Parts: sequence; structure tokens; C-alpha cells
Amino acid sequence: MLKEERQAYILHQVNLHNKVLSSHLSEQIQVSEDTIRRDLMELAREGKILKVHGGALSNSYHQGIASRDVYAVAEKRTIAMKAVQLIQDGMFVLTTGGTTIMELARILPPELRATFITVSLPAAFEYSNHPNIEVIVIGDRLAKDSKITVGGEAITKIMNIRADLCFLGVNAIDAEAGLTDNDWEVVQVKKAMIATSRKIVALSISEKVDTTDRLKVCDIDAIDILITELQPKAKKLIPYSKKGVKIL
Amino acid sequence: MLKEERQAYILHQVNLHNKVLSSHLSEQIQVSEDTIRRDLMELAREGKILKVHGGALSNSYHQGIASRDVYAVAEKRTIAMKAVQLIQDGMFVLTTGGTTIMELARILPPELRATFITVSLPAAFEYSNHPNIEVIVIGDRLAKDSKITVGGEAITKIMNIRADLCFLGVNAIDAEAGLTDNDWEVVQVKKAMIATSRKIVALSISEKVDTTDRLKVCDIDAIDILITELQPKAKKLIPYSKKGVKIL
DNA sequence: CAAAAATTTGCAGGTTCATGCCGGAATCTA
DNA sequence: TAGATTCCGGCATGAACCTGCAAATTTTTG
Repeated sequence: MLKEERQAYILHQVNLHNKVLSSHLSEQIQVSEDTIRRDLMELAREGKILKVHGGALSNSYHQGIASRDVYAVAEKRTIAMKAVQLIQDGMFVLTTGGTTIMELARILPPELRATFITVSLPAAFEYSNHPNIEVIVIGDRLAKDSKITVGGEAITKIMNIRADLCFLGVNAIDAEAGLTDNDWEVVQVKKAMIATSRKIVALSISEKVDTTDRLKVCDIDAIDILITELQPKAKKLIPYSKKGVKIL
Repeated sequence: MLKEERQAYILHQVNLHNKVLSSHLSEQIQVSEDTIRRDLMELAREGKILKVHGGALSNSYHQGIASRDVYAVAEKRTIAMKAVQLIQDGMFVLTTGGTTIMELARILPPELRATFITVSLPAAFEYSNHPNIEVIVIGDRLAKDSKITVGGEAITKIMNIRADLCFLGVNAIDAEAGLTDNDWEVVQVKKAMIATSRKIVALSISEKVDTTDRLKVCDIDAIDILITELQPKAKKLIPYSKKGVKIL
């Protein structure tokens, strides 16, 4: 990995999370902490970031520009960290949109070499910041609120893909009612993704577990793996485990 | 393999992958690393790429986040204001990407009711902020630097559209050489758009008028309307007018 | 068409750059 | 204040770079 490339990645991380730790970065990028420190120093000298003991801060941070308020970021990040371990080099990965997926997109290790296919424009953007990830956008009509593409063309295109892994952002999940959602178009897309992927992974904060919505996406046994921010053995998740879903 | 050919290949690789390694290229093209280095140096001197230790990066990589100030905003806004008058209710409008197109996207009147079709993710985002505009995204592989989708699928999809209007962001335009560009993939997309649209509108700041680039998109008479920030009668535009292009 | 001129390419060498590791100093945290 | 973490300077090493030059190739010219 080139020095400039690495620094661009670091800068992106800083601007995204407002704070980075040298130790954390060193592990992510797989270089020594010394190198990270030198990078941070260089970026700081250019005024791009603010160097502090142990890491660096975005310099807009203490200027007080409103940090993004995503609900339950910590939980979502936990989920993302578990999810990222499932991805291996060379895989074809299908993803929906949603804030949990975005968290996943942000923490993808820079050396990961995989192909991500998505209907979500924000996710596509985020993926494209990673040097070794090839991004395929599924095109069709753009749903304005969710910024994902929906429609027959999109469905057809998804169906023509054989993905290794499919990450579903969850709207509502219940052991009996299965996966449910509230937008008809989104449901169609998710159904197509489930139909065409080898392994289905549902990402859900625990708050959404045991809830249902109006439109059914699939039965619970269509899900291979369920990831929440809870411990795999958590009481709340036992019913899902019993239905044969693997819990992470 | 000729020098020109080799450099075109290198440039293509850079635009595609965002980065190239000298060592890797040397092995791919079967020439010494010195030759590659000299090529990279030359391309860098022309401003096409960003040379770094060990290889090169697409130059959009750096100017991306930190210094986001768009060049010549005022001019581009003037162009956008002229362009927006061409759009009428119910039209199907095809657009490329680029900062001029983005200006156009921002100033679209809220009551305008039209369908915009684009390969550019940033443009799609911007369009989707307008209440009455339907947005169609053309999907395919995402080119990382320009954030537009490129490839055979995209071309095919574009060809199946019959658009009323096509707005082309211009890279270089010349009365003799026609419209030219420096990225092979982008050229393919633009060609497809031109082939399938009833009326072709080129948007170009005057600075780009009378310049040429490596790859040809189309002859000047394929352009129906040329919009710059200058007065229609400006001296610089007379050659184009004579070729039958309408100037706005 | 062949010789001359110009350009391009590869190689040898010495130089610079990027990175990791070490040990002691500085800084943080409890 | 003690223990841990982080920082800093220095050093070693291999990779990438530059310079100059001669061989090879392309272009020009007679």
C-alpha cells in the first residue's frame, strides 16, 4: 500500500469518525505504529488533522461542526465489526442500504480485495473510498428517501448475480413473523437478494429484534446468520438460535 | 508496444483502479521499471496523474476531501442557468457527471417535473433532492475517481433509452478536433449518450474551448447546442457557430 | 532504400526514501 | 506516585529513484 494512499485512508477515517487511535489504525492497515505516527505527523503539518497524544482528531471537531447524529452508532459499529469478519478476499458481496450497512462500509479493512454490489448510493460511495474494493452499482429508478435503486430492472440484475454473501440491513425481525419491512419496493429488492445469495446475513440492533412490520420479506429460516450487538448467547436471541439461525 | 499506446494503457489503469505500482506495470507491460517511471513522470508533468513514490495515483484522489472548492463556480453557475431553460416538463434528460452538471442539478426549479437519467452518483444524489424529478440511475461498475458507472452493461442500458435532451460535461472541445476526453471508459459512455439522444447540449467553461485531449468522443457537428459562460456572439465561439452549432 | 538523426530503452552505480525496530524520555491514567 | 502507553531519535535494510551512457529502435532525410 502506497504512503499517499494510506494517508488518504487515514484522513478519510478522521473526517468520518472525528477521532482515530494510532493503535487502531496500525492494526487496521497492518503497518507499524511508527509509520502511522509519521503519517499523522505529516498530515498534521499540512493542517489536515489535529495530532494528539495517542492518535488524531478532525480539526473541524473542536470548531464545533455538528457531528453526525446516527442513532445507536456504538451498537451499529459493534455489529459491523462482527460482520466484517465474514468477508474474505475475492468474495462477491451483495448489500442493501441503511445506517448499519454504512458503518460496515466504513470499517472495511483497506487491504480487503472484494467486489461489493449494492443498490444503495451512499453505500456505493463509501465502498469506493476503499482502495482495493471493486464496486458495482445496480441501476434503476432511485427511491428518494432511502437513496436506493428499486424496480424491475434492478430485480432482474440482482437475480443474474451469484453472490457469496448478502448483508441485509434489518427493519424488523421476529422469530415467528420472520423478516419484515414497510416499503414494498425495498421488500422486492431484498427478496431478490436473498434468492440469489449463497449465505444470508441479517444485521440488526437488538432493539429491532422481536418486532414486526407490515410487509414480509422472508421466513426466519431463510436467514443463515444473525448479527446483533449482544452476546451470541443472549436470552433474547435463543428463539432464533432454536430456529437454526447462527448467531454472532 | 509503442510509447503512446503504453501511456494510454497506463492512464487507463490509473483512472480505473485509482493507483498503479511501477513494479506491477513493468511486469504487466514487459518493459523495465525505468521506462515505466519515465512514462509516469511524463504523464504527471501533463497533469494526468499524480506521481508518488512507488507508483502513481489518480489525481482526483487527493483533491477529493480537503480542498473541495470547485474551480470557476461562478462561470459554471452561469452555464447552468442557461442550460436549465432548455428543460421542459415531461422530458427525459440524460446527463454525465462533472462539476458543471452538479451546478445544473442544484439550480433545477422545484416545480420542474422531468425524468433525469445519469451514470453519475453525485448527480443522482443532487437530483433526488428535487421533489418532482424522477431519477434513474444507470448501474454498472463504479469508476472510483469520477464516481460514475462505466462498462458494457451501462452502455447497453443507455442505448435502450430515447432521451429528449443530453447534457454533456465537457473535458475538451475544439472546432476541428471535436469533443475529446482522456478516459476511455468515459468516452464510451458519452458516445452512447450522444447516439441515443435527440438533442445534444455541451456545457463547457470557456477555458476548455479550443482545447483537445487524447481520445475522441464525437465530431463537432454532433453537438446541437454549446453553452459557455460567454456571450453567444463572443469571438472565441464563432468557429463553432459556423459549423452549425447553436450557441447559448 | 539506406544512411543519418533523433528518440527511446535498458542497465550500472550511487543516492534517497519508506519502514520497522530499538531504547530511553515524555505523557497519560488510575 | 507507579505502571503503562506513547513519543522521539537513531539506525538498519531493502525498495525505489536518479544520472549518465550505450544499445536498440523509430523517424527523417538524401
